[in-house]
Amino acid sequence: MTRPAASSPYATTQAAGRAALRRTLLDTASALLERHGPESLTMRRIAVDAGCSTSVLYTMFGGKAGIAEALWREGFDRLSGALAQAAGPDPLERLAAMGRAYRANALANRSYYAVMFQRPIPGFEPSPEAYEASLQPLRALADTVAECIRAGVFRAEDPTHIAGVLWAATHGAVSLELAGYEGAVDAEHRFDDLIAAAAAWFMTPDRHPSAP
Amino acid sequence: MTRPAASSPYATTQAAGRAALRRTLLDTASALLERHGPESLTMRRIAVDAGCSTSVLYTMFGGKAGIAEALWREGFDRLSGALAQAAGPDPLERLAAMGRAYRANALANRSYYAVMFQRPIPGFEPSPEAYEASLQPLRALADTVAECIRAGVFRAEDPTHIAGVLWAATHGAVSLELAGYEGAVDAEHRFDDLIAAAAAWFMTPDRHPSAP
DNA sequence: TTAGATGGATAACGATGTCATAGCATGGCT
DNA sequence: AGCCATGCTATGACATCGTTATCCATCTAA
Repeated sequence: MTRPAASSPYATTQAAGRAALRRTLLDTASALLERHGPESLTMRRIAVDAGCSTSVLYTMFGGKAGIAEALWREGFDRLSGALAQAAGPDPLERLAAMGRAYRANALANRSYYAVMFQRPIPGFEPSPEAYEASLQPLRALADTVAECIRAGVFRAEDPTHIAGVLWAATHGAVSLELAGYEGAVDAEHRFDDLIAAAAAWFMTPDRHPSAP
Repeated sequence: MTRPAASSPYATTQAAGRAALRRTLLDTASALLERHGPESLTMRRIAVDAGCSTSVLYTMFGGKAGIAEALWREGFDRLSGALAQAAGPDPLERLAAMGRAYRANALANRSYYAVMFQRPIPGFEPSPEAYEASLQPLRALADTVAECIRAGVFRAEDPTHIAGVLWAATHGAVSLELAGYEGAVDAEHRFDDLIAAAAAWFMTPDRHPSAP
């Protein structure tokens, strides 16, 4: 194999071209996913919309599972970005903003949320690396939790554990809301209550809010 | 149409036979679902395993979505049954037992849980009646919550709302556990903590547990 | 006993994921 | 300059899926 040095200008532009192609294909797949739902995410349809043949999809992504994984990562990237933009004057406010950002992101990217937490694409199981990358939002949450502990708002427990509980609360409320299992309750009210409950559970006694 | 009176012995036995057939087909579909996952739930495969043709499945269930809906209802029936068996000396203990039963049922029926809350079967959307039936577990939860309110353990809020929050908490923790988003946390610990947090949130001040 | 109907088996149709083959361009060598 | 090797892509085929049209057996009703 006469392969040039990895950092040669030639290899660089070639890699850039491939990355651009990949980006374009993912964009059309993403548009398909968001506009017509996971059902319409078909190899042939992606190829037609992108203006190429299905072979390209297989050489670039290895198959439909590869595309699903790429979209999966993109969904978690969007989630991480949404969480990173959450701001507030103190750690607890920031944590609350992250919760609201989680819900807003899920509602604004329903199809992505489905790819991430439901499994609408048959035969797709995230790879270990993708799974590892998906824990980034949890780490962001844990960092803010740690700040809350340092600020004396939360008890000194394992921040990752607390973040996991908060994530489970957020995810549960959002998941039920997206699935439509409303019962008679207001989804937003349920969300706010559950998040407040989970946060209050870890607060130090003097910070603990009195029940409304 | 020469259809006999609805209550004739002929019609009765015929209906019984049809019900038995339907039960058998659902059992094979259920076995397939639990043993080989939702991917293997194929019209042809069900027909082969049951020893019949695919036509029967279409005349009896109308299509794959019909089978999915039947399994969906069965999943919620199992959940309702598990919740109904939860017992305890007082309402709060009963509520805690229901939470544990929910998790145990989900872990013991992962494939059913997937059918209920993920959407692994393309083109299946629960009908309004099936959706209505799926709210039974929520009602059972709300009943026990109402008992807790009467017992003075919970504040006097809308029992359905409280039940919804508890359900979201339970579902969130179980959902993350089944999806494998563990991070570094122990799933059972996370579950217990979140349920305790959600329950404590609604307790009257004098019943409120001090943080451990 | 026979006409009619009911329901299940067979096979076909369109669509899907996947892959083998072949065409084609590009780049390097003589 | 001409020719070959190499990698990429388009085409078409294959297996499988959900679904349905057609045909045939069986069974009831007269």
